[in-house]
Formats: sequence, C-alpha cells, structure tokens
Amino acid sequence: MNDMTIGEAANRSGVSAKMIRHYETIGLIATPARQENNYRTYGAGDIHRLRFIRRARALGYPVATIRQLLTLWDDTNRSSADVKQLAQAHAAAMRRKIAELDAMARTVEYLAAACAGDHRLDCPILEDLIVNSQQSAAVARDDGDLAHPVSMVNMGSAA
Amino acid sequence: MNDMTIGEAANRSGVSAKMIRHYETIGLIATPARQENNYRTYGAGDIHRLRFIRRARALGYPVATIRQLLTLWDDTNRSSADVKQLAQAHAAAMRRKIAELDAMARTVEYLAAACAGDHRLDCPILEDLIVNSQQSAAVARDDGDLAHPVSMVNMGSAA
DNA sequence: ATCGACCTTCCCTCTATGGGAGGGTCAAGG
DNA sequence: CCTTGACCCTCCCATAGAGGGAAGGTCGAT
Repeated sequence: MNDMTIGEAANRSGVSAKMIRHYETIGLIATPARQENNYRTYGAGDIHRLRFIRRARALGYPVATIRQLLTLWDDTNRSSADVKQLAQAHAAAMRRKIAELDAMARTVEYLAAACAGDHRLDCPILEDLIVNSQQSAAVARDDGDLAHPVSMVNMGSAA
Repeated sequence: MNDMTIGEAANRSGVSAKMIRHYETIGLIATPARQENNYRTYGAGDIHRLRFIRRARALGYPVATIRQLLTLWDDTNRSSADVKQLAQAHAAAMRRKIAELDAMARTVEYLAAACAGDHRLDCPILEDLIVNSQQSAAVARDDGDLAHPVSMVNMGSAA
C-alpha cells in the first residue's frame, strides 16, 4: 500500500513536494518509511491526510490550528464541540482582520477620491500622511486576546 | 537642529528605535549623522519623515510602496496623479484580500453553524475537510496581476 | 555511456517586527 | 572614585508559509 514517491503524493494531494517535506519536519505528518534508495514512500492514508491539510489551509486555518484539527480527527473520542470552537475562533479572527483591512481601505479610498490626480503636485493623500502622522492607525491594533506580536497588516503588494 | 538621540526620535515619531535602525539599513531613511560617541542624531526633519512612514504603514502600505511615496514626497515636480495611482492600487489590493478572507470566513462560518457542537464526534467541519479536499480553495488564488508568490492567506492566529 | 526525470539534503529569500546577547557611554548619587 | 541605571551600539535569531536553487544520488530508457 505504501507505494508512492513524494512526487506522486504531491500530484495526488495537491500539496507540493517541498511542502510535504516541510510538514514532515514540523511534525504535521508522520515520518514516512523509506525505500532502499532512501526515497520517501507514501500510502493512501498519507494522501488523505495531506488533502485534509490542503483544504484546511485553503480555508485559512493556520498550521498551528491544523495541528489541533488533525489531533481531533485522529481522536475517536473527540466531541464536535471542540472542532466547532476552533472553527468559530478562526472565523472570528478572519472577521477581525477583515475589519482592520476594511478600515484602512476606506481611508485610502476616501483620500484617493479627494485627489485630483492631475499634473499638479497638490495631493490630499500626501497631506494626510504628513498631517495625520500623529494619530495611530484606523484599526491597526489587533485587540489583545489571541493577538500575535505583529499588529500591523502586511499587504502582499500594492504597486 | 540635529539634537535628538534615537530614543527621543522614537518617542516623537512613534516608530520604535529598532525600526528606525531597520529603515536606515533598507534605505528608507538617510544615514543619520553621528555624535562623537557614535550615537545617531536626528532632527525635526527626520521626525517628520518617520511619522510619514508610520502613518503610511498604519494605512497598510507595504514598505516598497512607501519608498515610492517618499520619493514623490521629495519630488517637487511630482504630479498628484502618481500618488493617486499608488493609493488606488493599494486600495484594490486590500479589497482583493478582503474578498479572499470573506469567502473563507463565510465557508467556515457556514460549516460551524452546521455543527452541533456537542459531545458527539460527528462534525460537518471535519467532513468538509475530508470530503472537499479535492477542490481548490474558495478564492484562495490571487488573480495574477500584481500578485505575489504567496497566494494563501496567513492568519495571525485563530486558536 | 549517457540523458532526463526523479529523489536527497542543506541553505537562502521573501515581509515587517521584535527579542536578546554582549559591550560601550554617560550622568547622578553614594 | 566607583557603582548603578538608562541609554546607545552592533550582531544574530525568530516569527509564518511558501518557494528557489545548488550539489549530488538513483533509475529507466535510449
């Protein structure tokens, strides 16, 4: 049953070989058996688990939470309340981040709308950055609780 | 006029001393003059610039964009159209991220609502993770354009 | 024999921020 | 004069999640 190489496992699970190795080193998945040539071998069960992880990542679950979900998945004595709790906490965290982003987006959009966007150099956007530079951000602080060290949002790109 | 130490500059600008040094190494701010004891010295102009940066970060601008904004700020031949363009691109990027997060949050909320949350182990959330593990994410792919290598969302925390 | 497609490990990069070690500087107070 | 404490300095490390790429082993087919 343990017959797939990491490449096949990647294809079937949708998780890249690189990430499969990574999940192994951080202990999300078990250390796989090796062939004589030292190649990792995976079976149907591993693919299942990898797909579970991929789906959970696609739903935005951080790896730390996925670890808990996998534990619950394996636990035949689990109660659905635990799973639900994780889901609700995750949804709430996403809602918080959305509110934060939305507040920033609204401010930027407001400023952009107020900017003529012509050849002149007067610009309300730069004015704001200069003048309002004493206030804190819109919703830049994440409200304690389960908050992480990083409070400001990191946009992937913008220009 | 150049009389402040980095600590004072941090207090007055709201940017931590650590980050002031960091912005210096990545070239966001100029290399400051030093005292005889090798301490950095800052003046009113530096504080102004640091506040500008802080405000821009609070609005979610990535550092790369702030670099451009600072260039425009310094440029007395700038046209407001350039600044507006940066703002609109940034707002659009945030809106894209919000849509992505919202799609994920709605899915997770839907699943959580469908989960009894009691002592039993049946759970639609885990079912989804297992069953739907072949589909890609809700809106997990960011649509080309200005997209970065990272397509999935990284939540700061969730549980 | 050799080519190409795999696999292995190890290290580096990205974003933005902070922690902490190990050591220098300086003013106040004993 | 010396200590204490509050600064400052420069490095290195860590975070989260993914990927790039080098240097080398393995294997099947030509």
